[in-house]
Amino acid sequence: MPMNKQELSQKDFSKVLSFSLFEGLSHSLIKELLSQSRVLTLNHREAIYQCGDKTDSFCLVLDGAFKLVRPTAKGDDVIMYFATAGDAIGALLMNKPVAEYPISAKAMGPSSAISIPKATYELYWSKNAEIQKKLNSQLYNRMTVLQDDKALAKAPLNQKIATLLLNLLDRSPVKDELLIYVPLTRQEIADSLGVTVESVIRTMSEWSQRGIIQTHDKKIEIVKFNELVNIIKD
Amino acid sequence: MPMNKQELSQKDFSKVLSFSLFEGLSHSLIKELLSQSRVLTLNHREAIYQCGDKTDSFCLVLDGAFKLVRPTAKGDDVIMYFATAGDAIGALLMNKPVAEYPISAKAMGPSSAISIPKATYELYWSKNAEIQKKLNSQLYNRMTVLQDDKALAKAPLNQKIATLLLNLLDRSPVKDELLIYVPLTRQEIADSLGVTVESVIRTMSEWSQRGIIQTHDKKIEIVKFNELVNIIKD
DNA sequence: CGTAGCCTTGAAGGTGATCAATGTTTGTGG
DNA sequence: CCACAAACATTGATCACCTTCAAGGCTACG
Repeated sequence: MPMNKQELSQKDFSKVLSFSLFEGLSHSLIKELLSQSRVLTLNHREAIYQCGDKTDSFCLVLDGAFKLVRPTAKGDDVIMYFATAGDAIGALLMNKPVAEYPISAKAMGPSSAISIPKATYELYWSKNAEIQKKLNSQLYNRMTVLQDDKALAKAPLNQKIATLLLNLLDRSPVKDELLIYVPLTRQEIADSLGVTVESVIRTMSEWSQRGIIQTHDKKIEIVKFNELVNIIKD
Repeated sequence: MPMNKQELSQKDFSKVLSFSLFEGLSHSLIKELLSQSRVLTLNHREAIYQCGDKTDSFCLVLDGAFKLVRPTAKGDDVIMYFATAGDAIGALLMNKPVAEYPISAKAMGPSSAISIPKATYELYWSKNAEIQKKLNSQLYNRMTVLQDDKALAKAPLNQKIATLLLNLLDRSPVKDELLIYVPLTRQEIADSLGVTVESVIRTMSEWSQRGIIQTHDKKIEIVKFNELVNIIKD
């Protein structure tokens, strides 16, 4: 695993300050929460955690994106969540005395994350109600995503895809562009929705032809926002 | 809404002590956490919370079961979770300054729950890292259920149903019987899996004929446990 | 230049949805 | 206690949507 480990730079730290996870917390507390942590830099498709890894650390996404993936019995992958800047990966597992990662976390394009040892969690995160509450909120949001997903179970494929794209667009850091900044393959969209690549391609090809979306270098641009909204509304 | 409100009895309190949410906490702390709370007794199909209700309280399930339901645009319901004894309902919403319930919680058979005012949450739950961690664990478990669900997206219907039944069986308080103690209609199974009633019935009727399951008074008994396991394994 | 990863297209087939009708059980009020 | 309604279960026929399988093309990169 050729990922690069670095101390936390000043620049990294100022980025961290903007995370909603640390909103309203004092700088000194944040420094404690990040003690002994390291910045990991990963290339496309490299994994921070593999399914089955011991949970002796957790991560905060600093830059780029990671897909949280669970392999199924049949060999195909299911993507549980796209983690982007500010998202915690595996933080909840720290409460368990000993455990293994139930998912793999793989970089989508060049990405970086802060790795925080379990010892730091036990020392500073575990005892602090404020940060536990923040973790709660983040978890709640992620749960909402899963629930929204479930609510779409009976919806036709085009509605599922449209919803996914608009949700990801919503989480983009750049608000004035209709560009999904996470590099997404059709396969990943399929794995996230629990459908086949071919079906995704058939739907999205049609959208491309109708000028609703455009793909450049794995980044999807929503050209006709309203068309997608209409598809969702049915 | 004819639900009955009562003070917390001694018997209720001792039941609460067995909840994993309060495991290892002192009696005095638990009393604080439950201050100003009331026991609600509900009949079949009565709701503790309706979608859109103000979040000025949350609940702990004391007895029976509740389905957490979200209505979809098309009019059909989606069941997000079956909450049983010890499960918190809406606890995470207490962190938000002001919000509305995104789901309805409806009793499945005669059930009871402890209603805890938001003020109590803010006074005793919010500041306490220990109970926040417990909430985290519970939330993590519920998230795991949703993820397991998602992993089954591509599985055939019979595997989905079998998995649901075995999961519910697993949560039964009585361990030596193969009886699902939550009264379940076929419609509810369908709503939980995001499929149609007819499909559920066709599958389960076949199982009944083959003697794999039996239904008495809305309670499902797993007669041939191994058969269901085989179906899941495919 | 060859491989790896991703995208595309077509044809065939199956699973579960839809629609419609009917039976069964439970509960309620006169 | 009966009549009626409401909730739940069942069955059949038809059909759409998505999967599956198979083949081939494109682009990046060592």
